[in-house]
Amino acid sequence: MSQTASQPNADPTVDGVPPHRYTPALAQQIELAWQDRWEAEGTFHTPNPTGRLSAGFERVADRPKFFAMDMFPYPSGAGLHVGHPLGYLGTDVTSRFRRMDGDNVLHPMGYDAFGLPAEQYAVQTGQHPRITTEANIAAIKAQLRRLGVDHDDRRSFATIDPGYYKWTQWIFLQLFGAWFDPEAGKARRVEELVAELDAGTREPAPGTNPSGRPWAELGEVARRRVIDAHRLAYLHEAPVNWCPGLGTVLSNEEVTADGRSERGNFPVFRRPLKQWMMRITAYADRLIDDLDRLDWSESVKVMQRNWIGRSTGARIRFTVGAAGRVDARAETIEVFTTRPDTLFGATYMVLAPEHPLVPSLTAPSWPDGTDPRWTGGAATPAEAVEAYQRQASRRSELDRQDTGREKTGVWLGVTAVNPVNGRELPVFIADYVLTGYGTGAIMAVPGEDTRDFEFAQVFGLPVVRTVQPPEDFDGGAYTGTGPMINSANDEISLNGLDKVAAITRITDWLVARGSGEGTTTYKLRDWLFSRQRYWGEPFPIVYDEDDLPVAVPTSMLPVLLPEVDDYSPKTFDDDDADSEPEPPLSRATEWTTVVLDLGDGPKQYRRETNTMPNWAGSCWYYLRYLDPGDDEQMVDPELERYWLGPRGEGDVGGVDLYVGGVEHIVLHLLYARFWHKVLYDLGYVSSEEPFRRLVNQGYISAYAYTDERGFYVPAAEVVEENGQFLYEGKPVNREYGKIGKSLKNMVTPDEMIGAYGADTFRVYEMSTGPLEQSRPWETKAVVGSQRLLQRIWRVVVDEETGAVRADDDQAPSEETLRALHRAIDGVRDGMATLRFNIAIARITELTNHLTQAFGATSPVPRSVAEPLVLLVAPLAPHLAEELWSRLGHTDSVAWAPFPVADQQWLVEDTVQVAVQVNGKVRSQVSVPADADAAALEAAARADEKIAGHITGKTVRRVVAVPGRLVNFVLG
RNA sequence: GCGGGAGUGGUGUAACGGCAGCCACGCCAGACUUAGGAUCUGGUGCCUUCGGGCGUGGGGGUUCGACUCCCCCCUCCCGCACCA
Repeated sequence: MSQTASQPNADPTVDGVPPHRYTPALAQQIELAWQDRWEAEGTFHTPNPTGRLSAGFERVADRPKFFAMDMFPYPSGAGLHVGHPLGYLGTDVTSRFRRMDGDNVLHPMGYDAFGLPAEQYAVQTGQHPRITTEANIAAIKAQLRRLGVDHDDRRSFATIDPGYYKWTQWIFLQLFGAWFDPEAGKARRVEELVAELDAGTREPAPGTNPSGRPWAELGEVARRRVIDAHRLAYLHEAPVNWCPGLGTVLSNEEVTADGRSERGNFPVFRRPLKQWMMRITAYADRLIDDLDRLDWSESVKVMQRNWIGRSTGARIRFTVGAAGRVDARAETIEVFTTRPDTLFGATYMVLAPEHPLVPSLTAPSWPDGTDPRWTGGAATPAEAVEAYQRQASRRSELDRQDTGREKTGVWLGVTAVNPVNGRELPVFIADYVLTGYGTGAIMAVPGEDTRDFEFAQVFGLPVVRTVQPPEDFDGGAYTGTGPMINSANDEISLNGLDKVAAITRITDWLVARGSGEGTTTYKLRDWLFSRQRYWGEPFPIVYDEDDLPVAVPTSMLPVLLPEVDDYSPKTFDDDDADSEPEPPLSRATEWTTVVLDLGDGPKQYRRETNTMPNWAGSCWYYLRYLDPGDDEQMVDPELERYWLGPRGEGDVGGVDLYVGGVEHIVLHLLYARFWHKVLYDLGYVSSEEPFRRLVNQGYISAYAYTDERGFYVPAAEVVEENGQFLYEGKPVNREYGKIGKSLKNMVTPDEMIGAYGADTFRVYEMSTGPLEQSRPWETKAVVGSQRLLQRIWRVVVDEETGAVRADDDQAPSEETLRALHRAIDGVRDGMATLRFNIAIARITELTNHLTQAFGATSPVPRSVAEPLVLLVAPLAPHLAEELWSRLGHTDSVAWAPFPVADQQWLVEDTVQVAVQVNGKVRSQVSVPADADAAALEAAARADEKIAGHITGKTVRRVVAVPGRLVNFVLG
C-alpha cells in the first residue's frame, strides 16, 4: 500500500505530542490489527438459515434479516480514487448499524470481471485476460479490506469463475426453454407450448410461422423453427452496427454521430446479422407497472419509464390509391398514432426509407405536373427512392435523430386513401420516420404535429386544423388541447369533443369498419445478446445438422471458455461492409466442433462461437451471494425466501438496500429486473423484483487547475493565497471536474489512509453530505474528521498516561444525559436516512460537550463514554473496536447493541420560546415545557421588550403555539 | 424541445409551516509553546449612525408566521430527444 502523502502529524515520540494521542501512526496500527482479528474470528460471517453457511444461525435466528449490497465493481486496473468508495462506505456504515441494532445483516461483495478492457489488454500483450483480471481483483480486494468494510468474504466470487458462469449459462437455458404467454402475462416452459400446439388449443403466435400452414401439417424442422421463434432467448436476423475494422458489432452508444466507431474511428455499417436476442419487450408492461411498487427515487423510475417508452394509441390502415399506379394491386399501409382523433387532419403519409413496402409502392413514373420539390431532382420515383435510401443508410441512427435538421424526403408517386374522408394522401419516404418504432409509417397531421408541419412547409403540403387553437395562437402546429373541429363525415362527428372522447369515438369507428384498432407500442427493443468477443460467457448452445440451435444439457455445464492463441476478433478492411463477423472462439477449431450424445446417440454438433455481453453476469449476482458454493442449484429456494422473499402480501421482495451509480439506472437495472421476473415466472424465486430499495450515491469531483497555457498542473501543489490560486508562485485558473490523471487532480484512498488512517477517511467521506449527493473533494478539510476522532479518543483515553478515563461510579449530569440522548436520537435518524453527515454532526456535538464538561483528564462517566463509542462504531469501526476493548469488553463492538434514546431526556423541563410581534422575533422567554397557550401569552406579555412593543397598540390576535412560540399580531 | 432535480455565509452543509445558518472546513483572536500545518478556548451571514436594518436565485400569492406550500420567471445539473 503506497503512502505518498506526507503525514500532517508528528511522530508520537517527538517532543510535544502526548504519547497516547490518536495519531495517524497509531490509527494505522489499530486498523491493521483489527482487520486481522475480524478476519481471523470471522466477525462478519453472516449465517444462512440452512445449508453449508448456516453455522451460528441460532445466534441470529430471532433477528429480522437485512440484505445490503453495492453494485459490484469492474476491476479495471486503473485503481480506485477517493470517489469510488463512497457507496461502498455507505452500505458498510448501514450494514454495521443494522447489525448493532439487531438485524441479521448480509453485506457481500463480488466482482464483475468479464469485459472489454481486460480483453483489449490481452490482445495487446498476449497475456490471458484471466491473469490481469485476477490481479486487479486482488488489488481491489486489498483496498476494500484496508477501508475496513464488513463484507462476508466467504460469499465473494467473480463472474469469470466457472462455478459462477455455469449458472449464468443455466439461466440462459431457462430463457431459451421458455416463451411468453400473452394471455397468462407470464413466461411458461416451451414444453407447455408444444403440448398446446399439438392439442390444437393454441395457434402459433403471429410472425412465428412464415409458411402459414397449420401446425399439424408442419414437418419436424418447420415445427422447431416455429418453436424457436417463440423463445425468450431467440436467434434473430436484425440490423446491427457492424464495424469491419474492429471485427465486431457495436452498441448504438459505441457509434459516433458521423457513423464511425468511438474506439479507433473506423467506419460502421448498418447490416443485418443473425444474433441472439432476449425478448425483454414481452415484459415491458410489467417492468413499467411494477416500478410503482419499488422504493426507488422518482427520477430513476421516470428514466426507466421513458426508456421503455410505452405509448397508447391506434393502428390505422390506409389503402393505396390509384394515382400514377398502373399495376392496381391493392396495398395497405398500416400506421401507428397516439392521436387517432386528428385523423381528419391527415394530409399526407410518410414511410421510413427502409420500410418493406417501399419497393412495391414506388410508381413507375411521376405524374404530369409533379411538384419539383417532391422528386429529389430524379427522373423517376425509383431513381429518387434509390438515391434517398442510399443517403439515409449512410446516416447513423444518432445523426438521423438530430432535430435541428431540415426535413427531407421524396414522393413515391402514389397516394393512399384516408379512411375517414376519402382524401388522397401522397405517400413519401423521409428519414424523420424511424424504421424501428411503431409500424415504421405515419399518417402526417401538420396541423397538430410539429415535425409534420415542418415537412409540410418544405414540401408545400396542405394543413388542416382539427383542434381549435386558442385566440392568441400564432401559427404552426398546435399541440395543445382544445375542442375538435373540421372532423365529421356522414357517419361520425368528432366536432366539439375533447381529445380523450374523440380518441375513443374514432377508434370505435375504425374498429367497426375494420380499418384499425387501439394498440400500445414501446420504445424498448429486444436485447441484443451476442458479442463477437473472447472474454465473456460462452453460450450453452450447439447447432445440429439442420443448423438449428440445441441446448447443451444442464449436466454438461459449464461450457468452459476454451484457450485460444489470439484473443482478438478477425478484423477486415475498414470499408469491407460485406464482411462477416468472425469471433475469436470460431478459431478454436477443436472446440467449435463437438460430438455429443443429446439423447439420440452421438452426433456431431457445431458450437455457438459468440459470447454473452457484459451485462449477463451482473444480471443475477445478488442471488449467488446467498451461497456461491452451491454446485447443485443456482440458488436454494429456502435461502432466496429468507433473504429476498416478500415481507407480506403484495410485497415485491428483493435486496433491502442496493447502492450504486446512476450510470446503471437504465440498462443493468432493467436487464436484471427482466431476468428476475422470468425466474419468478418459472418458479425459481419467490420475489418479484430483485432490488426493493435503490439508492444512487453521488459522485465526488475535485478542483483542477490550468496554467496560462491551458495545461493542467498538479492540483495537490496549488496553494491559495488571498483568494488567488498559485502554482509555483504563478496564478492558475480553477476548474472543477472528474477526478483522474487527465486533470492532474487524482487523490487515492491509499494516500488518505496513509496520511490519516481509514477511519478518518471514512468519517470525512460520510460527513460531506447525504449519500445521494454529489460533492467536491477537499483534502484540506479531512483534518476536521481527524480532530473529531482524536477528541473521541481523548474522551476515553488519557493522552498522557494511556489510562482509560471511564468512571464506573460517576453519574452524568442532567445536561450531559440530554446531550447524550439527543445525539443518539439524531444519529439514528441520520443512519436510517443515509444522511451520515447528520449522524456525524450529532456525534460531534456530544463529543464537544464531553470535552468541555470533563476537560482532558477528568474521569468521564462510563455510562456516557460507552454509548459514544457505540454511536461512532459504524462510521469509525477500528477506533470503536479499540476503545471498546480498552473499556474492558472482550467481544467485538460490531455485535454490541446500538444505543436507544430515552424519551425522558429528549424533552426539556423548561424551553426557550421565541416571542414575535407581527412575525418578527423580538424576545425570548423561558417557560415550562408543558406551558399552555394562556401561560405562554402571559409570560410573553410580562417580558419587558415585548411590553415595549405592544403597549399602546391594539393586539388584534395572539398566536401561541405551546413549546414553539408566541406571536402578537398588532392591529 | 420534453421530463426530472437543485439554487441557503468564502466552502461543504443543517433547519415537524414556528428563533435561518446545527456540525465542519477556511478565516480572525487567544491559551499552551523555542516553534506550529499539532492541540485547546473564543469569535466569524451582510450592513450599521450600535438603536437597529437586511438577508435562503428573482417576482407574486396563501398564512398570524414561508428556506419549506402554490403560480410565474431566471440559472445550473441530469436524463431523453424527429418515438408519430
